[in-house]
Amino acid sequence: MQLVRDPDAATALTFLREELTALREEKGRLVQVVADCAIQYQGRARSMLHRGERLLLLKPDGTFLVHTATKAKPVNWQPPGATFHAEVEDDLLVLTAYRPKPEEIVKVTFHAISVCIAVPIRDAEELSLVGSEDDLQELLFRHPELVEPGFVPRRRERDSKRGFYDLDGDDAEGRRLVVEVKRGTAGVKEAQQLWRYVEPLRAQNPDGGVRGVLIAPRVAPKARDLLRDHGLEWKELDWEEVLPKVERLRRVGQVGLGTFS
Amino acid sequence: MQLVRDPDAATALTFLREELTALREEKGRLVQVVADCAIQYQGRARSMLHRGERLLLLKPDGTFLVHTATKAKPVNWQPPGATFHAEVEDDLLVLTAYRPKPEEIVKVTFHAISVCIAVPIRDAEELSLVGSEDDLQELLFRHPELVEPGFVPRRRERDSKRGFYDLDGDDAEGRRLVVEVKRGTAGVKEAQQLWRYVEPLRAQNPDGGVRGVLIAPRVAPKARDLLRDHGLEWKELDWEEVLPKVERLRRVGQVGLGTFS
DNA sequence: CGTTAGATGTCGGTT
DNA sequence: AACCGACGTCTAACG
Repeated sequence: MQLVRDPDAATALTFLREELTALREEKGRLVQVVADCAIQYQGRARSMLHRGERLLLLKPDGTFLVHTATKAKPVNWQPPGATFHAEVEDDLLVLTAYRPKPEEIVKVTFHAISVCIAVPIRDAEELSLVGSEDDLQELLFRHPELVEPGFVPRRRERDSKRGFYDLDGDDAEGRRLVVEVKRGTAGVKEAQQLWRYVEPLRAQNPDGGVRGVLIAPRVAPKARDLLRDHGLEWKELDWEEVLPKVERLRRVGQVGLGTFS
Repeated sequence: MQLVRDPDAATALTFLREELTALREEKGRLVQVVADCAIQYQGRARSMLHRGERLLLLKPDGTFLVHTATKAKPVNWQPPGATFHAEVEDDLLVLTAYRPKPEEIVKVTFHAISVCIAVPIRDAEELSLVGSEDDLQELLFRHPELVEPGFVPRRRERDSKRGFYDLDGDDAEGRRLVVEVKRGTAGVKEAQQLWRYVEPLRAQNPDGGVRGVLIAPRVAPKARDLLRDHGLEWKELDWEEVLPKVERLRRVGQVGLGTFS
């Protein structure tokens, strides 16, 4: 672990140059800088942040993050793929993170640096997550009675002219039934999404009585209005109740995820 | 600045307890922990992350972030509003970040801690950004000829039955014209959004010939199909060319944002 | 507080 | 590379 406290511009430059080289060579490594700095961004938009103290994170994959004392999202950033460059301009240390496509640049001008830290962080593990929409889709595919009795699913995630729909099959009376699944509250947007899939099917097959069902733990009032207007249906389903079934389907890294204290 | 290297569980517990108290009292403060740890999450979904080294960030507003050596997004997190709690369980230090609504918990079990750091970061500045959709909307409101010659905008961001639309006015021939503005490529979703606004207006006013135009730097092929099908229009507009005008409208913190090296 | 829509969204999958 | 949709999205604005 490398650590420098209150370095001047020259010292910090040396530190950064060394660590940036190390970053490029070693994957599991992380550079943290706490500093009083000003930040400019130019790319898809443009921004300016006047002097203040922030935490900067530089990752070996070219990720750059600037965090303040509040909020979950960084105030400035660069996604993976950026290249870092450090130099001294007018006695001030300047760090740039450049991303070629789309062409974007974040430029940090340092006024005072509290601390620079570089640490190796080795991590071979991948996050395993249960409860995504894909899990719910699979659950409904395997337990179609949760959609409605007699539902026979045919396909999952098929490309249609206007996008993808989650589930596609036939109801008890042989009518085509398109299902849109949402893990959270479904709003107008989601209702519209279902309509987008059903509309062309009905146009194609005017006598077929194509049905569309939106399944979510909650469907917002305006979404219901839209569904009604277009002859679509919805069903509220509490995933909490069905999640245990999902977990039985796909064990999370062989480790149960029961309630923990 | 507080710093502890390679603390044992008891030392780290003391450090964390002290710093968590300080966090609650002092707004501009940040705690960083680099550690080998396992992480469980339970809430809207559930996740499990096996032992590995990560960087943890604890912010005074109750934000919690867990970063690995790659990616811009934290592998686990808690948005502002969480409360932290540290204790020792079975000789292992455990940190929890609890969020009441929705009820979610992130639980970190430490196996080895490389370093704990707590720093004050004072930052009174706010980010000023140019190039948001709102900026573009304002630009078109003030320069309606960019939409089309003869366009007279009436309102911005009005609530309609089915949501908000960006601009609303009359074209050269007195027909109602609804404009949807996008800062990036417009896809099917955005085309559908425009249709959502125009559809009820046309139903309300069948003879009015209500027009809808989607304005974006680029409109995807499928989006064009949908627009054509519904008698809607689009116009591709390069914001790069018009951004200078936006900046003239709203100076970014009184500081020009010209191209910088 | 719920609802809505934007975001420099980021990210992963598929054509 | 472009396109598309999910995300534990987060976040601000508004009723």
